[in-house]
Amino acid sequence: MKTYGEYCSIAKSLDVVGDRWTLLIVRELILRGACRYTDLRNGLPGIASNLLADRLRDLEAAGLVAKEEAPPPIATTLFRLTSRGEELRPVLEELMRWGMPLMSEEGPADAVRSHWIAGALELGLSDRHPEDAPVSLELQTGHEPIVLKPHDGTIDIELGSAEHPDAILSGPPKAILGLLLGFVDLPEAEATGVTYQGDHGILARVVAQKAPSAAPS
Amino acid sequence: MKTYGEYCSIAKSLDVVGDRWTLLIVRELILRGACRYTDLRNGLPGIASNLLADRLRDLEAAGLVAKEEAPPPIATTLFRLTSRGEELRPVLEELMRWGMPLMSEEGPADAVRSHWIAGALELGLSDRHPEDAPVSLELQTGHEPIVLKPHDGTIDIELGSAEHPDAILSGPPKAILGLLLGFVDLPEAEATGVTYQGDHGILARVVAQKAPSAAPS
DNA sequence: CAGCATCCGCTTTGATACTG
DNA sequence: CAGTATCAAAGCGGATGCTG
Repeated sequence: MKTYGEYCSIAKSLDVVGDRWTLLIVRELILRGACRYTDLRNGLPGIASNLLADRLRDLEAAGLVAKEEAPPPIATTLFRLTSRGEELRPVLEELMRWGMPLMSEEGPADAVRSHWIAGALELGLSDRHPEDAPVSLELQTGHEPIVLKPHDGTIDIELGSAEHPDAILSGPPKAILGLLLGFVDLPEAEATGVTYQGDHGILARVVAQKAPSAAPS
Repeated sequence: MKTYGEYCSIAKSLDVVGDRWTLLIVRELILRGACRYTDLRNGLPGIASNLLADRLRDLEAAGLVAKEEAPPPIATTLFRLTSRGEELRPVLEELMRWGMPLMSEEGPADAVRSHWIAGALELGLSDRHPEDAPVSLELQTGHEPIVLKPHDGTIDIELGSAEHPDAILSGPPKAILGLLLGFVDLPEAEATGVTYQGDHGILARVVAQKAPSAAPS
């Protein structure tokens, strides 16, 4: 990117991360940790291979990403955020918060990845009954399941299947998100394709309070 | 901008504000309030006229900016942020914070505007002697003076000259910022072109404590 | 003068194919 | 797996011209 040539902190930030795709690459590395080239490619549907290579070079030169030759058993190169790269997390969190209302528009051809959904939930959910015993709730949406484990006031969110989930919620991503973020109730969500099996108390434990300006419909 | 086509809050945000210049236009409107086309152009040195018009149209269509026909005495159109646009403030603040360390690199040809400097100071300074009487400190740097008025624990920051400043600090932007943000002391700053007239207590009252990861040199 | 629209050369991006 | 090579299309930067 051509520099803006302004003595302004915001402009200088954008000189580094303002290129198309750049912040999304950082998002992938923040949400998923160290990634292989192929993993990044999969998490950035539509990116041209040469652009990904270019951006990774730029990010490395700027000191936000480091290449790492993985040890013998794996034998592949990993891309990992440096601490300077990690410091972009608050920026991405605010962008994510700002964009929440836009999640009510699921473009018909939008790609879906479960770790994006998990990231949104991490920002919006908390364990509303800290004193209850830990349970696990499996979400079946996106390209792989997500497990929510509310305990002691926080919710651990992991990708993958739970072995014995206490409840299962499945359906299209937009409906799931609308339900969990508290903008539609269960009957409404069921009308848009959601099914729920399990104790209703578990669902009530994780569903967010209706908050201002974060409204998937 | 072509949409990323991802069902992700960050990607959807960038679909709206990820274009070149877009966030800098929002920055201008946040730092300066409602602006005329010409004011924006002046605050965005280097932008092509057609691009500014394009971006303003896009921002209006996205509901972040509203055009407003100013009343009779002025007779010009003003561009103003909507509330949805204002909500980008936290995003810009985090970007600004992240970019602070980059302010130590003042490119030789970087454009300077005093309201950018003022924005950075607003994020980094506080009144360290709340019980002292209000005073005013004039900064002579950038394209117009800035007045700092510490009082009751906060610092009001305004553009323009003070009528009777209690102290005057002048010099190149980078040196001024380095001094005020606490990364060099007065003797060092003086070696890089800063001059200070006034009670040293006034300066000590506003200078920030050395903080991690925000270091103009 | 304020607020654009048009034109043109250049750079960046996107899509696909190919390679160590 | 981790890229490079190629090329068409889109976007950008700069200059200029138009309209109230």
